[in-house]
Amino acid sequence: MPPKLLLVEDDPLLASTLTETLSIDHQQVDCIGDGGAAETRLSREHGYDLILLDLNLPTRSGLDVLATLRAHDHVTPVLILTARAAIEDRVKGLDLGADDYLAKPFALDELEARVRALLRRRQSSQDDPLTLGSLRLDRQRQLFTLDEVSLSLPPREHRLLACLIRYAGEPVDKARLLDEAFAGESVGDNAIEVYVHRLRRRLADSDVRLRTVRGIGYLLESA
Amino acid sequence: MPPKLLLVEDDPLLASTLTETLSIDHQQVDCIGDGGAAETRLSREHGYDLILLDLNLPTRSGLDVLATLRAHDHVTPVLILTARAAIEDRVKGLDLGADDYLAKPFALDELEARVRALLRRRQSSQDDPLTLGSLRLDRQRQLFTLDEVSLSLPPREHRLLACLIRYAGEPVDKARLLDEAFAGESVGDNAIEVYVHRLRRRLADSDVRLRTVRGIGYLLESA
DNA sequence: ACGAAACTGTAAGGTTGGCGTCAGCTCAAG
DNA sequence: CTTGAGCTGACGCCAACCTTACAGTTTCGT
Repeated sequence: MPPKLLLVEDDPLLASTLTETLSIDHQQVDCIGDGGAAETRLSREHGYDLILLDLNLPTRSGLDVLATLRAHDHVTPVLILTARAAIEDRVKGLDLGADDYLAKPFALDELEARVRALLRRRQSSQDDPLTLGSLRLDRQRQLFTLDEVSLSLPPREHRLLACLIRYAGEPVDKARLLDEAFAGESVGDNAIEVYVHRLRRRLADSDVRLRTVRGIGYLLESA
Repeated sequence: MPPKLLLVEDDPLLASTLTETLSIDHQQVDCIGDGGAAETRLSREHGYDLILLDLNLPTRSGLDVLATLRAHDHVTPVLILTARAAIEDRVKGLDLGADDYLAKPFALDELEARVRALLRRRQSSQDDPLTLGSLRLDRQRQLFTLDEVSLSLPPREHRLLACLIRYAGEPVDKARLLDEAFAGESVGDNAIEVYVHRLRRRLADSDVRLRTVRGIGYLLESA
């Protein structure tokens, strides 16, 4: 499971440079150039492992975004990027719950180092199993258990379910599933429906439901 | 009580890097660069929760240190660090009672992950014989017993089963088996399947099953 | 030293199960 | 009612796995 980053940066040139650089180490980097849009995205999408946040943004400042994020109990690590050398911004940022701070201009090497450092912390939280109702994923062993009994799945179904439980409770659209669970592998659109069908049968008499959200995708929830 | 680590490593640069890295997560890291000194320290000081052991050391090799340790009934988990070339040393190390190994050069992230994993098992009994159902491995004597009667196995089958019972209940992938049980020795992919087959016959009417996890490997479980 | 027995690994053919497409169906939205 | 998205059972392909046979090698007793 590759780490997923969200880059919030309005300068297109810098954004593309960073995206390119970070993509070398990390599978997926989404980019948004607008504070309001970032808030919207983050309210719907809880799967990011790290947020790179510019402070000087259109519509909503980075500090606003961060404040909203923490107010909603998001714990995703945040690395602040800003041109303002102003020291009070840094203090404000850290007070608001940012995890690190980098002043522009910065060396790409240093950014990478800090990103790695923040992502490394992710692993400790990754030691804990993910659970939803009586379904449970031990991420070390890559092993599902349902009602305390081990549930062995074929590789594809396993990946799909792992992806769904990661975003437990929120809808995940098909394109994203294709992207994250089966990156690159030629998986037809219909194939996912078949996996879902097979998974539903396995989860039939448990307290976990795999609901379909028409026009969007699927969502895993507990009864 | 914070975990306490002993690092036995003679390269000063690597030693300081590791000490620094590990100190972030763990309160105390002691470091010793000499095999004989490490033995002395360990004979007096039984409080370590984990030992990181380089194999290539002055005065006494890491394997000697480990052997002495186990001969004195020390049960402290040991993580071996060794150059990738010395493959047969890893097997020796694991046979002598090491708990994991890591080949140099390694990523710091990976080291941290393994250290965490080993510390997590801290309380679970490490010295007692490993048992699963009516199958039991006496690690001192390297002897299996099944339903109280001793089960003598050919060397290869023994190593395979030992590796499987060590990860009892979780799937172990073929690559890992090849690596840990038969490191280096030219063992074709199909050979494992043959061993498994032979082991299954021996375990046929017991409460231990050797299940295959398609696309992954094998898993030992009790009925 | 010699032969027998046990161990080891490869080859070959049979079996299984995951995978993905299809065709026909259901069902919700407009 | 129409339409298109999603559901579902069936089918064939293929890779992974099982099983047996056999030949080369080591171990061990005599």
